[in-house]
Amino acid sequence: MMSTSRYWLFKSEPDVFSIDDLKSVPGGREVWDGVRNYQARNRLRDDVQVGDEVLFYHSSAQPSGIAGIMTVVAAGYPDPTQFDPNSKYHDPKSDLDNPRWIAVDVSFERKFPRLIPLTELKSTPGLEDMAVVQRGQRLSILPVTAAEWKIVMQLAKKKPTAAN
DNA sequence: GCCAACGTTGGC
DNA sequence: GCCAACGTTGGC
Repeated sequence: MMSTSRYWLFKSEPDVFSIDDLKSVPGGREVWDGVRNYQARNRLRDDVQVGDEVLFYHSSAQPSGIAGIMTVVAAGYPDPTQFDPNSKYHDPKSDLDNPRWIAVDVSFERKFPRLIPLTELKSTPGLEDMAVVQRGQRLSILPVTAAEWKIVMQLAKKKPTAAN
C-alpha cells in the first residue's frame, strides 16, 4: 500500500490564493491545481486521499505560516489547467491520454484565530523534523505526522505574542 | 533584491 | 549518462 500520511501541508502564496479566498468560494470547495513538481505530483496522485486533513500554509508572505485547515474531498485526477491554453499552468507537452499533472479538491475547514508563523514552527519542541521547517524544502505538498498535527493544533489556540 | 537549494533542460 | 546553464521557490 502506498498510503502514508493522513495529514498534509499545502503551500499557496496568499497573493494568488489565500485561506480567505478558499473560505469565500461558494461551498468552500475548490480545485487545488497548478502543482508542477513531479515529487509533489506523485504525492497528489498516490498518497493524498479523501478525508485527509491539510494545513493551509501561506508562503512568500509577511509572515509566512500556517493559516488554517482544509479537508481533501476529491482524490487525484488530471489537473484541467494543464490543457487550458489560457491558464498560466498550461503545459503544451502534456497529453490528454496520458496527463502529466494532478489536482485534488479541497474544502475549507477553518481558519485559525491567528497565523502560526514559520519562525514559531522552527522554535517549537517536537516540530524539529517537520518537513516544512527543513532547509531547502520547497515542495508545495508536504507530509505532516499525527504528532506534528497535534502540536500545531495546540499552537493555533495560543494567544499571539509580541514576537508574532 | 539577494541568494541558497533545488529541479529541468539540452548539448555532447 | 554527464553536467553546465538556466529557471524556480521561497525565506530573509
